[in-house]
Amino acid sequence: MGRSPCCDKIGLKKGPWTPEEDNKLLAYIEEHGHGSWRALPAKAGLQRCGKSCRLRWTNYLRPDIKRGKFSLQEEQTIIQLHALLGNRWSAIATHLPKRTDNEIKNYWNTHLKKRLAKMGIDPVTHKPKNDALLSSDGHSNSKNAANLSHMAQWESARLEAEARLVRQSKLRSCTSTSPSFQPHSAEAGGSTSSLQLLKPVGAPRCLDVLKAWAKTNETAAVGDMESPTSTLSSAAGVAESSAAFVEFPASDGGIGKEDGDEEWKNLPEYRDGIGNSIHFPSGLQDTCLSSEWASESSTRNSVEHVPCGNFVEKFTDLLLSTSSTDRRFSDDGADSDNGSGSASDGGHDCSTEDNKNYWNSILNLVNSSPSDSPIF
DNA sequence: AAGCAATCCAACCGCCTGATT
DNA sequence: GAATCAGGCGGTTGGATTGCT
Repeated sequence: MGRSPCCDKIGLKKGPWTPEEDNKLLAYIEEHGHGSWRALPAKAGLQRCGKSCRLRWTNYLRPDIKRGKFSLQEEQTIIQLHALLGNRWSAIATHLPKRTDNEIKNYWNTHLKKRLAKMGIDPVTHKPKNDALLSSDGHSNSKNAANLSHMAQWESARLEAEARLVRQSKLRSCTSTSPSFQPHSAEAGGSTSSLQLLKPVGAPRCLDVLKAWAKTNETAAVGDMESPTSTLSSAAGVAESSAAFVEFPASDGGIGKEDGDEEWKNLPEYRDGIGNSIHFPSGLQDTCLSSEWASESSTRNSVEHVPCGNFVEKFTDLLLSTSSTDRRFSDDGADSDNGSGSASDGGHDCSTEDNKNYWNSILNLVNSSPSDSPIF
């Protein structure tokens, strides 16, 4: 029955890796490839379990890892993808070249999540915590949560479908690829390898849906869009909901500087329920009043036609604005801006043009990163 | 300078899925 | 079909570091 056991955990070392161990692991993989992780420790002369070796290689020793501070662009990517994917770190890592899922996860938990919390945004739901500040309609926020939940369900289904495609693709491609040393393969997780493996047979399937979103977004009028399935209709709503997104600040070199926290200060200031000041971009303030959501309330019962509101739009808008504006906000918690960034400064309307810009950015992101990444 | 608290992050753990026997 | 393994993923932990009093 099954495979014969090849590894017991008796006497295996745990804890931090020593330079000697690192060297052994590196030398072995460079010469032989990792092959079977379970068999690797014995062959490499390491008193570690294969899992530990794999993690050490994947998260630290791999030569194509970029370490150090996250750039503003990377922060934005994480935030945007987290808004879409949730805690699917490996999927997020797919779109961040040279970053590991573990590093992204840590960075989220130690930096970005706290930053969101300070801003009054629930980092789990990406929902503003203080409803009164952001919406004049108490019902709209529950709608937001429902929409996000629906998005999450949709994305889960999408990822499952992608995984199936990966498996099929693997079966097709394994006959022509060597199973031995592949230093750049699959180290960022299943999704990474999936996208890579899909490349020979065309664009990654998972992106087709995103493209469909964008295409739909380009052609559809603002408002609900009919679609054959609930997921697609939700997806279209996501695209739509991103209308207020601005282009990546770093892309124009203007505010894409490493120390972008400084610009967090240049935001409209609000007070949360306990008196803490919160900065919001004017786009959020002005357009997050959920007129769309409110108008849709009469049709909420239809799962087949979920009118995704503009919450994600506001959220990502907020994050983009804030992440590119002031890192000092997160560093020292200071929010004393003296209103330097008034609500009229840098305000975003909800125009279709912005919508396109945002979604094209997302598409560029997911299209370019995996294929360009040396991880693959 | 010392003690304490907060923060960071490498590594571990448990669980899941697909493959293998 | 059941049992087991291998690999991967996300959550959590604990030691090291940094900051504050």
